[in-house]
Amino acid sequence: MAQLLQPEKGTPETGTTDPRILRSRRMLMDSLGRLLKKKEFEDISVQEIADDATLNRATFYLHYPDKNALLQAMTEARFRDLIKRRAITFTDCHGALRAIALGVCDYLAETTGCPSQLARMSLEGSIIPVVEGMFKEGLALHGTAPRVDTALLATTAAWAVFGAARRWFQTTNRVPAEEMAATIETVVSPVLFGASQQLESGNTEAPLV
Amino acid sequence: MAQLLQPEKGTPETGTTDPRILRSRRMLMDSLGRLLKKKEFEDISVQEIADDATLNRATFYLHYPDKNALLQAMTEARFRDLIKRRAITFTDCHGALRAIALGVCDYLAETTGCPSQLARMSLEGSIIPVVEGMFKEGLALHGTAPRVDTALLATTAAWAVFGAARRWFQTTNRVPAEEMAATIETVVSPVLFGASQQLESGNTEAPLV
DNA sequence: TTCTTGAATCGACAAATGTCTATTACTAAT
DNA sequence: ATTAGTAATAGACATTTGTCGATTCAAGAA
Repeated sequence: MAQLLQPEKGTPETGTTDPRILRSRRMLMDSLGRLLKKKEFEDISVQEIADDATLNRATFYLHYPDKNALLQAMTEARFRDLIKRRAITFTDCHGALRAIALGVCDYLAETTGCPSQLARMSLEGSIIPVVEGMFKEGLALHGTAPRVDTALLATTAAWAVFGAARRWFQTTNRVPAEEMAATIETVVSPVLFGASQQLESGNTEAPLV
Repeated sequence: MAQLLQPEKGTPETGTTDPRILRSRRMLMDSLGRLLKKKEFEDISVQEIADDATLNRATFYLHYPDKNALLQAMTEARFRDLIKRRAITFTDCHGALRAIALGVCDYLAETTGCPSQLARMSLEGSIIPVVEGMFKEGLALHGTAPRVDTALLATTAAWAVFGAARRWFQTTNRVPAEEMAATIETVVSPVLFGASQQLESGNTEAPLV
């Protein structure tokens, strides 16, 4: 048992094997998810979360520095799970970009739609890094001599995709997520794949959001 | 005196004329700015801010729902001020994009460099909308038939620019801001101006970050 | 000037936060 | 089975938070 409980303050280590730690964190995330269906995030206290999780309040602080860190962790875990379920292949880069965009749209629509809060959250901090990592992976496989630093492209594209998806989500009378994903692809793809070949995968109709 | 004090909860109305309100808000922002040079944001209490501003703590809550809202407001005000000082002309669109990118880089470097905090903040929520508004203005002047919704392009580009600038700022051994701004321009410009004419303004050397 | 409106102050309050120090319970290895 | 290490619990603590009602003060209009 040589586990540091909080190796990086505020960013709980996921590489733990101790079942007690996994269990506590899972229960805390689940409880927050449950409570978010009933109340606004701001109206939920750490005590409530701990109670719902049948854990002591001090245990909460053993894992997360505050409420926001838990929300962050929960969001990241859920998003990771969603994109893992739909295994995204990088055989077709444009298709991968569209699939990722769709994933972000779907995630926003499905999880933050509960009572309609957490739109103003620092979701940015949890789902953007995941998207960024996927782009980085994709660009590495692509293996073309990059115009600029690959990591910068990945970051930029990730923020662009998230910003666009977020805007779509906050819109009333949303267009279908698939359509939005296609639009995002056409707008963002030149960032990732130079400004050379776009419109290769058959979406020639002008996408108007 | 018919001023609603908080027309939108959490987003203090800027259209007030009452000198008392302006004065209080200015003093609170100034105090937060001062305190941020000494301590981390998390370690500053509302009481401290109010004391420094020689205002009652209750007065604080009359204007902002919490600390974060004040930080948000302060950030937005400062960034607005910075980009107003360097009047950005939209005669040359690519130049404008580069100038905006430079503005974001400079802002991050100059204001969040104090003791090095507020990097993890929801700055996103205050400076991205400003950038977005500038892009929207520029695209309106440009007046070309857009491939997609102009507002979406503005949002996407704003997030892309901010994300890239933020990454640059968090990097150790930063390249000069001007160089970064040029890189951001080449990466983001196809988002705004279709993927047709880039490299028109003489930056033909390959920018490597 | 006088009067009205509402911003700012003051004191007080319950609730929540974040941090301790034991103490207990359970995991993993010997 | 015993043991060492650490997660979880329990209770307590000083602070901070957000809100309230009552009061004072000042800006703008008559």
